[in-house]
Amino acid sequence: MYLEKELIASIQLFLDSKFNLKVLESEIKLLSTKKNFKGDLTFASFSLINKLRLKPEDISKILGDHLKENCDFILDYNIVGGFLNLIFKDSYLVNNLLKFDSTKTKSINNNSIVIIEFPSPNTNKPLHLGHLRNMFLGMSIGNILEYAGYKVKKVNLVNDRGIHICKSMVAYKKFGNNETPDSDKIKGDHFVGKYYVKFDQELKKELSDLNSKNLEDSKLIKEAKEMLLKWEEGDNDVRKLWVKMNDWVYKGFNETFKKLNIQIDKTYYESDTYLLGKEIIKEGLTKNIFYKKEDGSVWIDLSDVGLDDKLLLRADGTSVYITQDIGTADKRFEDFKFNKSIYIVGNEQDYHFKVLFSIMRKLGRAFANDMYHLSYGMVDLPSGKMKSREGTVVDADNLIDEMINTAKFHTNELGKIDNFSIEEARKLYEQIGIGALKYFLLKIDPKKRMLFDPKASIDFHGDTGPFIQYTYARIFNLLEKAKSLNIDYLNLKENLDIKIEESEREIILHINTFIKNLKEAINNYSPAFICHYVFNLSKLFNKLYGEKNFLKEKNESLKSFRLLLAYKVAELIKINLKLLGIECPNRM
RNA sequence: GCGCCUGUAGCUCAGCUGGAUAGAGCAACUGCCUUCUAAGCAGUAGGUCAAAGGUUCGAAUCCUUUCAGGCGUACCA
Repeated sequence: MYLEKELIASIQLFLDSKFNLKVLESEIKLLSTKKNFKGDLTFASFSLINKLRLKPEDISKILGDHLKENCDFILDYNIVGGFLNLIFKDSYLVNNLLKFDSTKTKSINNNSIVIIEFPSPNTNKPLHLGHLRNMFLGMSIGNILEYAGYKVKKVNLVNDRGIHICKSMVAYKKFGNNETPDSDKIKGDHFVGKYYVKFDQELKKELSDLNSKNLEDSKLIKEAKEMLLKWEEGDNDVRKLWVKMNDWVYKGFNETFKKLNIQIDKTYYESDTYLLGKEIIKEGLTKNIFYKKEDGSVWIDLSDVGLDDKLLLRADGTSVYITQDIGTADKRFEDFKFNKSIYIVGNEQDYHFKVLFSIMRKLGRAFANDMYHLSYGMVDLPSGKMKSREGTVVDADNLIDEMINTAKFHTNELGKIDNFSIEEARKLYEQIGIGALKYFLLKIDPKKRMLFDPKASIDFHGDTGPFIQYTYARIFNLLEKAKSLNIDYLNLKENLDIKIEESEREIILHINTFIKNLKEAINNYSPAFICHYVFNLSKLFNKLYGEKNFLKEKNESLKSFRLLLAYKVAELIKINLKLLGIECPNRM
C-alpha cells in the first residue's frame, strides 16, 4: 500500500467514527510537506472547517493526536497555521521501500485498445524538428499506456499523394537526369525533398521572368496539376515514377525511424484512403445531417455546436481533407474496434478536429466520444517560426547527427570510456545524443508551444537526459562494486533497526508517488510528467550520493538498506526513461 | 471581426481539480575530486506570477475586463 493511501484511509475512518462524517478518498488532500517545515505529508485542515464547524488548528490537533496515538506508522506531528504536518516512523518508511514494487502498474487499465496516430508525414520532403516532437510524443505515450496495461496500436497515415508530391515529380522529370539517391549518395527523403525545393525555385524564376505573381500563369504549376490528374486516372508512367520516388522517401524515413527507435504497427496510405468517406456523405444526406447546395456541393451546418458551415464534398464530387478523415475514422474503428483513438497532430489543426469529432457525433458514431486530438504546440526557434521557404527548418537527420557528435565530443573530453571498443563507443554516443534530444522535446507540456534553442538542447547538465542517464550509470557502477564485495541487499528482512537521513526520506517519499505520477501522465497524455518525476528522482539520489559514501558505511544493515535504495532508484530511472523511449547506458 | 491557446526569475520551463514564505534547470558568482564516475554536490544572488477588478478563511491557480503574443477561421492538406 502506498503511504498516502494508508494515511487517507486512517483519516477517513477517524472522521467517520468521531464525527460521523463520511468523506471520499478524493476529498482528503494530502500535500507533500514544504521544505521549510518539518514533516513528510501535510493535511490542510481548512477543507473541513465548514463540515466540522471547528477552527483549523483544533481540527489539526484532534486529528494529529488521534493519528499519533492510533496509527503505528505515525511518529509525530506539528501544526503550523492550521496545517497538520505528519511525520512517519523511520521503520515504516524503510518497510515501505522494501515492499515497493514498480511492476504493479498493468492493472491500471485492463486491455483497452488505444490507437495512436503519428507522425503522418508528407512524402515530398524530409522530416523536421516538428516531426521529432510528434514522433517522440507518439512513442512515449504509447509506451506509457502499454505500461499501464492498455493495448496500444501505433498507426501512421502517410500523405503520399496530391499536388505537393506532383511538384517533386515534375521537378525530377525535368531536372533529375535519372539521378538516384544511390548515385547521389543522398538519403532518399532528402533526395526527393531536393526536387521539391527545386520546383519552388524554378517556379519563382519562371514567374519573375513572366513578371507575374499569378500562379495561374505558370507552366510548371500547370504541369503539376496535369500530373495529378494523370495520377488519378492511373496513368502508367506517372504511377511508376510516383512509386519509385515514394519508395526512396520511405527508405529514408525508415532509416530515421530506426535510429530513433520509432515503431509503427500499421501504416495507412492516403492513396488508399483518400476516396473513403464518400459513402458516408450519402449516409449523412439520407439522414438529413448534411445538405446539398444548388451547385451540388455538400455541407454540414455546425452552428448548433458553435462551429461554422463546413464543406464536405466539392461541387465536382471530389472529396476534401475532412471527407477522407471521416472515412478513415470509420475504417479505423472497423480495423481495431478501439476504445480510444488518439490523433497526435499539431495545434494548428484544433479547429479541424473539433469539426471532425462533431461530425462523427452527429452521424451517431458511438466511438465519436472516444476520439481525442492530442494537440501539441509548435516548435519555435530563437529566430522565430520555422519556415521552409526561408530555409529555417531544422532538419531531423542533421539535428540527430549533431546531437550524437556533441555526445561524442563531451564523452571524449571527459575521457571515461577509454577502454570501450569503437562499436561500444558509437552506441554510447547515440544513446546519449538521442536521449538528450528526446528528453529535451518531451520535458515540456505537449500542449504548449516550445522554443528550441540549439545551444540549450546540447547542454548535458541539469534537467537533461544525460544527467539522468549519468545518475543511472553511477548507481550501476556502485551496485557492481557491491556485488563484487558480496553485499546482499536484495534479501533484506523487514523491521531493520536503522535510522534514516532526511535525503533518504525524501527519496522514499518520492518513489511512492510513482504510480500517482504515471496516472497523471496518462490522464494528461503527457510524457512531461514522467520527465519531471525521473529528473527529481535523480536529483534526490545525487544529493544522497554526495552526502554519504555507500560502501564505506559501517552499519551493515544501513549499508544494505542504502544499496537497496540505490537499486530501486536505478530500477525506476530505467523504467521511466524507457517510457520516454530513452536508453540507459551502464557506463558513461 | 469571431473562435481557441499562451503570458511565472535575465533565458527555458514546473506549479494551474484553490492551500504555508511561488520552485527547478541554464546563465552569473563562492566553495567541494589522495576518487563508490565532478555529465556530480553544497551555497549566494535573482519575482509586483502581464495589468486591473471580483469570489474565498486563503488566488499564480477560479470568474470578468484590458493589454501583449501565437494559431485558426479555404471548394489547401
